[in-house]
Parts: sequence; structure tokens; C-alpha cells
Amino acid sequence: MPLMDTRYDPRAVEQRWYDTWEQAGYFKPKESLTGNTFTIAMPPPNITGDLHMGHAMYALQDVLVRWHRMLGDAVLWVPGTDHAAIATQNVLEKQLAKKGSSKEAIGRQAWDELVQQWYDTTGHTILQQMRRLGFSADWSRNRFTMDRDYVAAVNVAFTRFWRRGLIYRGPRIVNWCPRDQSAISDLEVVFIETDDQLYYLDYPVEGGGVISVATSRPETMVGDTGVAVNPSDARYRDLVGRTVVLPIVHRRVPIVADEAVDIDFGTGAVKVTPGHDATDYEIGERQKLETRNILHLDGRMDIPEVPDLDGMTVPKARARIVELLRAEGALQRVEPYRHSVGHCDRCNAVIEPLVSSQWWVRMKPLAVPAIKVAEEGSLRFHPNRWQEQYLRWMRNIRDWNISRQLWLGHRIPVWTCANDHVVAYVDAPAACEVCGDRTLTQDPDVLDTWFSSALWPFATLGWPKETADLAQFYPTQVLDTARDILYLWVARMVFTSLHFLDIVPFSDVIIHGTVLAPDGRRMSKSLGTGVDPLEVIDRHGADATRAWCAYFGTSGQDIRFSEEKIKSYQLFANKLWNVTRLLSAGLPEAARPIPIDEATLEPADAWILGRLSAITRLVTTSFTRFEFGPAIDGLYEFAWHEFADDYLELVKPRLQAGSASATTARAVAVHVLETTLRLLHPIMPFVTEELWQRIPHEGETIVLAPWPLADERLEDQRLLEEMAHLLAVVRAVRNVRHLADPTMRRQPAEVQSPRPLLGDAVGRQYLATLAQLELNGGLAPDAPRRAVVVGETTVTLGLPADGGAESKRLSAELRKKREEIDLIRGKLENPDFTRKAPEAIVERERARLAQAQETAERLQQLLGLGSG
RNA sequence: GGGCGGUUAGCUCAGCUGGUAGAGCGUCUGCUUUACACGCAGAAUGUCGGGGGUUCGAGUCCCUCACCGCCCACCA
Repeated sequence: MPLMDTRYDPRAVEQRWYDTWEQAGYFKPKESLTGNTFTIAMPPPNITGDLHMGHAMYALQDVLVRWHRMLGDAVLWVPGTDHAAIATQNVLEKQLAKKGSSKEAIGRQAWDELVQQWYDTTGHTILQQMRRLGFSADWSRNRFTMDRDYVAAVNVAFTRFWRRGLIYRGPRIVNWCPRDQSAISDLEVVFIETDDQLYYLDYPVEGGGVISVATSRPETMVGDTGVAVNPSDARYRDLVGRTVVLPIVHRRVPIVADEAVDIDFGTGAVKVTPGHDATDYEIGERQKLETRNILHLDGRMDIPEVPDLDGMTVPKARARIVELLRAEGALQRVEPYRHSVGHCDRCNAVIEPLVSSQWWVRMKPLAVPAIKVAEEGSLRFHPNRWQEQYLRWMRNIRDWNISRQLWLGHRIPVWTCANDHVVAYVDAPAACEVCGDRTLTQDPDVLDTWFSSALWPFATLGWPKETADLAQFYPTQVLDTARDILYLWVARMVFTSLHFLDIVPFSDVIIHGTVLAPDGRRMSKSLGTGVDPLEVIDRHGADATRAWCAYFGTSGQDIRFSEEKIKSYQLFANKLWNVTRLLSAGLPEAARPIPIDEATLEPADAWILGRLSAITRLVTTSFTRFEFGPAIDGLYEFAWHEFADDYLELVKPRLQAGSASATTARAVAVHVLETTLRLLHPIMPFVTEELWQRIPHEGETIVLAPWPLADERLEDQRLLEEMAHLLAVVRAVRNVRHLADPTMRRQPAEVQSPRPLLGDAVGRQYLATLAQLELNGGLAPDAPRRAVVVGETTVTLGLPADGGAESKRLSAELRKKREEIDLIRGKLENPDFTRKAPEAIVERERARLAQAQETAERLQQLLGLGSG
């Protein structure tokens, strides 16, 4: 069917091709033609989630996946979703609340059934949305972190860690979210700058005197079990070892010396509340201080001995205790204070550190190999600077709190029997493996959702079973994600895989830029700054959206969303559509490629083939380096400007002539277009398939077409230079004509060039075609004329005379040339330059000088004639 | 407190190991030329954040300052 419309409509094309590809099974791994496999585990989005611009960035993965498919590798892109414990629990709790119920009301068993039912019925909407972007993942291998096999993998992982002694349970200070009523890990705490107050409290010292301490949380003083000073602080040396009597509760606590105390902060003395502050907890451990809990799990005060405060929320308790302290004369002063307060990154509640019994993973031994692989280079980061961030975190790693007090997630696979034997089991045990007792109870907590995510790249392939997929497709090659989960997820996959499989899960980590709103703010629903990728696709097509993502994604910088740039890629698709329209006219659809007879190539043909080879190298290199920007820029420039604007304009007369030369031109043009479409396919899969099918090609789909190979023999440097010169002459002619009379089209002209342009006749013909000149008639001897000088070539145009304007223009050009000559000459006359600069650079400057001098001489001649 | 990124044309951004400043959009001029007006042709626009240094030569390397953004940390 011939292409009639002058406009490419992505909506008429994309869905159709996607369905065709998926139904044909093109996204499933094929037998490798290279012996290589190429695997990417797609970062699993939250099952509750909707597609946002962050997911659109996964287009980078699809570019690589499609490229490797064309290279002939056995390619597998594994998709899936994550149960995202807290987020999903919140969704379901809201649903219950609407019905006036709650999870506590229905009980754990009914809740578990509800959750399972929800998993079964929820449509993984987001994976459907990803198809709109053209993602060529193998959906038949879709995984969910709550699938039966995946749960089994999680239990195996936990149990193996346990048996190696890498998991322990113990009371430690944790970040407690009073709203979610769960512990969260350090990484899930976000610190927010807050205007607060710093309270200076006077604590009476037994035997006389007071010691002043500063605190932003005065209510915690009822949990104080000590006062600490720096051991080298002379001011307090005599007080160390003595005892303070706390106001209000009138408890006696010691004054201790500890290095953690900053002499310069506040008074240099600090109240120690090991029960509710991480630093204080550590001081307490070192100094053997008592740990007192003063909070209920919902964040209310648990302090029966002070009825005035008991049961109050923290803000109320803070206000009340200030009154009480003031009444006792213990409040010295209050000053404004700005500091960071920890908040839950899920629900934004203020975190209350408290001591609680939790499950922990010992990180130090796991970190050692994870550091080694990054140092050795078997784990690489793009951009490279993330390696340092990764290493810094790994080297300073602390134990990982993996238990959450939620009702949704992977239950911790630990059972306790009546005789208090605590053991981890892969499957629910019938009896205690130590004593045989049969009244076992499972730990009520669930695992941090990142514990299961850490297994993603190998558990999705079947681990711990030794599946064929695991054998063939593991390890993966590339992991691409945003930087915010470098530690939460990427780092944890590395040490987990090294521990269980003794292998790096991926060799290259791409950290793509974060998409910001057009004004530079973070994209977020609550700010109203979010952009829906599906709407962008509706407006500009998936190809344009992908090209935009790929262009900016690998730059490593954050990216402001810019619809204009996406629009430009839509126009690019349209350009390709019209090029195809031009070339496919008169061609039978789906014909075989036309053989190119090398003997009949004209210089223009050889030139565009050479440029095609160069662009093939550029794109391939760009993909290899995980830097897609140059590939996209290069293809855009090549296809639009060199191929369409220059080459096609040049061969149009030949195409219409219907000669043997027409056959060659058509064969070359079709070949260049076909190859360009293949080079572009990983980035813009839809339009390239649509157009590829309409021109001569081999194979049933561009998805499985071979990746183009460069042929450097075609890159004739002399030809490229001569062509560049010719195009420069063309531009200069057009410029002069436009200045003289912008409405003027074709006119007579003469060309003089000491060296013939591209073998003279052909060059003159090209010049005539592109610059719209009549070169055969010659100019009448007395006709008004304009001169165009580019290097060695002079074109004399028959244009209306404009008195002084012409010589003024030439004088200006001459002046510019002379400045250039002075500049280069200055350089060459500097002995340091000629001695120290590389020979090639000096040579180039000499050549430039010669060119400029030639032009200047010619201009001088013309002016001499003109002024005479 | 420590660290990382950014600062290049009106806007959004490229510029690899130092060697004549680039793109897209926008602006201006002209053109409805049988692929494309979502187009073609032409043009204008930059003390490459400030200062210092290294070098024959610095947007690019080093030091320093300023502002913007991010990360880490036991900011009581």
C-alpha cells in the first residue's frame, strides 16, 4: 500500500506493531548466533503503582535489549512487580476503612486472604502501560515477589543466612514509625530541616551545683539515665563520676565521660536517653547506662510515674514538661533552633527512635566481597562516579534491620516451640527440629520489602532451583535504575548474589538521570508536577518519548521534562516517513534489496555510503559505552541533513531520469534508508518497523534484523573532504544570493577552481543542482555579477548589480580573512608552538593558513578588478 | 560537618583523553519548488559563573570563591 498521508501518525501504527511482535514471540529469547546471552532484570515497579516518567526511563534498557537482539545474542529481559509492603498495606487498609472496618477487626487470617485475593485480581496495570512504550520484555516470564516460588526463594535465602550465623534477633535502637507502627531501616528515614527550639535544662548535681544540658526534645528527659561530657573537657572534669538528680522524676543518674560528646555544641554536656536516641544508645552501651523506655508504640508517652505526662502525644508532652521544668526552676532558657528531624519516607510521620527487638543481618562479612568486585572492576558503574558512592556506603555499612511490624509481606520464616527453641525453616515445620515439640508459633513480623528485592535478578530465573534459565541467563549484564535506590536495592543485590551464588549479579550498573518537572522541581503527584507518560505518548508517540528518554537518560544529569524536545523527535519520525514516501514510490512492497553495482557508483553515492559507515560506527560505539546521546544526535543529523537534505536532493534528478544511474541512486538510497532504520530501531522501534516493512528488506521483522556493520573501506577521507568543500561552496552561494535578493531562484553562473570539484563535470553538476545554478550557458561578458569565494573555488553569479554593496561585502570578507591569517601566522611564528605542539596540529595550522591565503588573494584580485 | 553533581546562545542541554565554541526549540529573512510548511533555504546570538594558576595553547587540567541541586553523618 503506497504511503499517501504526508503525516506519520504514531497512534495508527504503534499498538498494531506491538501486538504483532508480542504474538509472534519476538521478545522471547532466541538461540544465540554469537554464543552470548544478554539479560536484564527489570526493576520491579510497585504492584500498586501507575506508570510515571521514571519508568519511561526504562527505555534505556529496551534500547540495549533490542540492540543485543539484533546483534544476535540470546536476549532476555525479565519483567515483574514488587509487593511493596507498606505501600500496598496502606492501599488495602484504606479500602477496609471505607467499609468501616480495619485489619485488626477482621483478624490476621482474613487479612491474609484479602491480600492474596487482591494480588490475584489486581491487573498489574503498570505492566500493561509499559507495553505502550514498546518495551520488549519477555512477559511470559513475568514475576511477582509474592509468587509461591518467589516466597520459597525468600525463605531459602533467610534460612541460609540464618544457618551461617548472619541473621540475629535482638533489642537495638531502631527508627520507629508511630503511624505505621513498624521499625524502618536507616535508609527509609528522610531528614527534613525544621525550625524548632533548643531547651537548656539545669540539672542539679548531688552535693551542690548544677550542670546545664541542651536538648531539642525536653520530654525525653524523663527517660534520661545519665549526663555525658567529653573526657577532655576541662570544664567538667571534676564532675565526671558524680551524680545528677533529674528534675520532675527525681531519679539519680551518673555523669559520665564519652568521646561522642561535642565540646563545642550547647553547653558541652548532654543528657543521655539511651531508650530514644541512637547516639545516646551507643553512649549508654559504652558507659553501661540503663535503658528506659518512655513511649508506647503509637508514639504516646508511657510514663506512669509522671501522671501529668502519661498517655500524652509527644508535642503535648513537650509543652507540658516545659511548664513542669519551669515550675521547678530547671528551665534555664530556650532559643530558636533549626535542625533536621527524621521522618518516615512512606507516611511522613516523625520518627521516634526506640529500643525494640528486631531481626538484623550482619553486614560486615557480606560487604567484604561486595567491595572487592567494585574495586576490581567486575562491577562497573555508569557514570563512573557512582562507584565511589557505592564503595563509601559499603565500607561504612551497618547491620540491616530486616523486620517490619506490618501485616503484609513475607512472614519471617522463624518458628518458636514451647521450649523456646527458635529456628528458621524454609517450609512451615510440623515439629521443632530440636525437641520435636509440635506447638510452634511463627514470628509475627514480616521482612523488609528490600530483602526480597535483593534476590530479584536470580530468584526471577528460578533460584534456588537450578533451572535452565538460571544456567543460561545468569548473571545478567546490565542493571539500570535511578540513583535513589542505589543502596536500598542495587547494593543489596550485589552482596546477596555474591553470598548465595558467588557471582556478581550484573557487570554494568547504569544510573540514569531523574526526570524533573519543567521548572526543575521534583515530579510528584502531591505537588501537581507529575507528567503522565501515557499522555505524552498520546500526543507525540512512544518513539519520540523513548528517544527523549534515551537522549537524556544516559547523560547522568537530572533532566527537566521538555515537551518541545520530544516534539522534535516526533517530527523526526515524520521526516523519516516522508523520506520513505519519496523512495518507496514505484517500488513493489516488501521487495528484496536492490543490489548495488559498485562500478556505477557516483561520488555522491560513495560519499553517503561512507557517511553511513561512519554513523554506524558512531551508534555502535555509543551503545557500547552506555551513552546514547551521541547515537541519537548522530542519526538525527545524518538522516535528516546529510541523507535527506543533501544526498536525496542531489540524486532527485537522477531518480527522475530513469537511466542506469537512476537504478544505482535508488539502490543506494534505499540501502542507506534501510540501514538507518535498523540503526535507529532500538531507540524508535515502531516507526522504524513500519517504514522498514514498506521498503526492500530481508527478513520478517526489523526486530530480528541483523545489526549493521560499518565498512571503513567506504570511508574515503579525500572524498569526504571534497564533498564537504562542495557543500560549503553551495552554502556560500545560497547565502550571497539570499543577501542580494531573497526571492531569487535559479540563475546563471560560472565556476573557477584550480582543482576540479569532484572530477569536474560531476562536481559542477552537483553544484548546479544544490545551489540552483545554470552553469552551461555562461555569463554575458558585461552582465552584473557577484563573486563567491570559498578556499580555492570561486563562483561568479549573475545577479543584479548593487553598486558599492558588492565590493563592501568582499572587503568585509577580506578583512575577516586577514584577521584569520594574522591569528594563524602568529601561532606558527611562535617557536614554542612549532617546537612543542604535535606535528599533526602544526601541519593542520599550516594547511589552514594556505587556504586562508588563497581565499584572501582571490578576494584581493576581485576587489582590484572591481575598483579599477 | 563530610562528599558528589551543576553553572556554556533567549530556553533546554551536548561538548571523549587540552588544539579554530555545538544541537534542538525559539527569533529574524525568503520560499506553497510534484516526499515532507510537522517542510526547504539563509541569518543573527556566547567575556563557556567570578578570580588565580599550569601550558606554546584551557569550556576542557589544578587551586579558590559564589550560587543551585543531591547524597552521607551519632546536628544533643
